[in-house]
Amino acid sequence: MKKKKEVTIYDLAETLKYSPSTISRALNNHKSISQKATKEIQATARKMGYRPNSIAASLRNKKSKSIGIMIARINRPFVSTLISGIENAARKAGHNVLISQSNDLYANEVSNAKALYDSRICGLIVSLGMETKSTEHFKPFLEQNIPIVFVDRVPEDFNSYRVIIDNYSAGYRATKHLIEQGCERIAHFAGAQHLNVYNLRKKGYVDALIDHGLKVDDSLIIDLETMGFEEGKKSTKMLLEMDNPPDGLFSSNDTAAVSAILTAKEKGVKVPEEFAVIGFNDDPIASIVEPALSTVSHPAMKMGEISTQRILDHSSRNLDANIAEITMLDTQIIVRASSSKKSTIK
Amino acid sequence: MKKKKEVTIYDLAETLKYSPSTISRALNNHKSISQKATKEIQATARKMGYRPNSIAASLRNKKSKSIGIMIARINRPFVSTLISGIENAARKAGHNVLISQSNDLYANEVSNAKALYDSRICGLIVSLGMETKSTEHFKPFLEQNIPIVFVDRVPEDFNSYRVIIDNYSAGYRATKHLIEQGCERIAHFAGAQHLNVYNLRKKGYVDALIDHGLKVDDSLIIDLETMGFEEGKKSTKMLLEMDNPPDGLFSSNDTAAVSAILTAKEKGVKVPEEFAVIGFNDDPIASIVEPALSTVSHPAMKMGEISTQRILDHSSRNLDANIAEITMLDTQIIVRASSSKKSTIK
DNA sequence: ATTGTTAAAACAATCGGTTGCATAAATATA
DNA sequence: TATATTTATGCAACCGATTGTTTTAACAAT
Repeated sequence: MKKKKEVTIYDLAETLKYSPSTISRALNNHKSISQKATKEIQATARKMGYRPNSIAASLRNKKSKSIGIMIARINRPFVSTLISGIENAARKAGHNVLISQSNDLYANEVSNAKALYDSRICGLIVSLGMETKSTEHFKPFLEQNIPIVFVDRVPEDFNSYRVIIDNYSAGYRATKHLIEQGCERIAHFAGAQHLNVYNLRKKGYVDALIDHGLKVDDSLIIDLETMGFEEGKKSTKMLLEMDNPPDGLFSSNDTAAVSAILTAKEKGVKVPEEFAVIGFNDDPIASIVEPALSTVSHPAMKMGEISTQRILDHSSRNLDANIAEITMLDTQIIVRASSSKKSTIK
Repeated sequence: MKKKKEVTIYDLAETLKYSPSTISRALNNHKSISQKATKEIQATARKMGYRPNSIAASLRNKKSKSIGIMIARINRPFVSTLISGIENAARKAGHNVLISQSNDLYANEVSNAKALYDSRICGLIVSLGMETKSTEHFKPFLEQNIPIVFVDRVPEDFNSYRVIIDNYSAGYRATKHLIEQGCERIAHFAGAQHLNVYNLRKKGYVDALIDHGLKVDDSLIIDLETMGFEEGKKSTKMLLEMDNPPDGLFSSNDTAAVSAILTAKEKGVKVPEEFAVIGFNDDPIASIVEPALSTVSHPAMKMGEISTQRILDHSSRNLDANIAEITMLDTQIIVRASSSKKSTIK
């Protein structure tokens, strides 16, 4: 239980007969300290096992080198890859990453925001939860000029960095792809419509239908609450049991799309011949299901890296957190068997 | 760019004509402060938008309320679920979670350990990377009595908390299951053998064979480096092209197991009739592949929660970090179609 | 009125770095 | 030699909370 005494710059100062300020500067390679002293001090620091106390530095600097993350759930392929990208970029720049998940509960999002604020993070990366409609809890960050980067699920009305994909275009292209494969009655699994990602995908879907002379049938558009497996299954059954069932489906995520494929197969409906499916996200399950799921791929890792970069740039260039800067990244339609009615790809 | 002035306990002290110490104690509900003062101070703190600076508190207390995580890669189903469990438990206890990933590089693991140490985390949760053979870099934590919890991939020779599953038993039971299904020549995809998880699973596999009177054939045991998809594919081809091919496979992870199923099907080998497969982890792909993959499930979320609990208990009960305490959790054999030669489950 | 007891609040040191300014020493310039 | 300039280092305040040790005030007991 007895701890080894930690070595501080004061210990180094005493040992080396320098003042603490000189020690501090030498350790930070400050130019006003002589080569000789710097070398000597750093060598002794290493020898004595000195380790900087970044808490002390943070207090003095009124800013930590920690980037906060707020997401709904960590264990989702997209999210964990996003975090991975953030972590890689942050670590490379000598920053730490603090994570928090809301489990899709608004109350948690609010309290997590407070906890991260109290930790005096130097920047915040957020992907909104299902329940979030207000953004009040993010204001305190801006008041301290702490940059916020919204990723993927971003709010409509909040002036800050955004790193997103073009959901409208992706929805449009995914739907167009089905049309090009010969689908004429395309259903859509839409997510919660107050979330812009789902909202825009649906818009893209609708416009693609219209542009190609297809009718928009509201009974084919289903706003799934959670976009989960069971929900997808139930809705697929419902769709396929219609008098005039759809011959295609654009699902706003892969989980529901996969459940649709499996459900269709169970019911003896041929995918893609009778029911072509395209999903969204390119989760690992997409390439495993049979027929393999066509989908829209997100550059998740890159989105994480860019988000981190925004925060680092913000700090180093001393920018104003109230200025929005939007980065929109490309998505890719990945064509696999589940939608390939014409060509026999894969 | 101008920031709003932050409210500190000194501001509260001045406003309310109390000393900073009284403010501090009142905010922490210290009993030696009168009800009246406590109520008044807390109300004013709220009104003035006071937010505690946990960095300052950490400095003074010589300990932060942050739990550090070191893992190889975040975006793996098991790992992200583990982290999710850690985060939930930590947050509930008012702690933050700092993550770091090594990307399976030893050098990163070492530097991440330093970064977390410098952040004066109050505890560390580690799952070792592929390359890690030395544990020198963890010593500084113990010297400061900072508890380390090794999870899943644990070192052999390090005296600290461990939260693990019984890999030997799991390997044994998985293999036994295949034997009970009628397999007589069972192959094994083993991972890097210096990692105890893979090592023990293999031992369980070998012992199950022996106990059931089956021959252990070294040519059927393949130590895959990364346990990845391509690697699994290649090895499966090799196995199935043998003169005397195996009729079963126990893979130490699901990725390789799924690749084996797909490869077998490609080659026209019937799963499970001619080639029964069981994996490990119960990743989402396991239930999607066809036939669905039998596997061994890990209580990942729970492992995260327990690991966190160890750290919290350690701090609150002021224990000695040098004393090992092992928690071994149950695994479950999940029987699905890929191994069901006899019964027709699912 | 004196002393003892308790409750409530203040004092002041502390945690470990950082940094503007002052100072000292060394070198250059007149 | 005196003064200006440059280089290197030290001084001391500061960041914002926490806490052991007084101090003060209020009340009770003698």
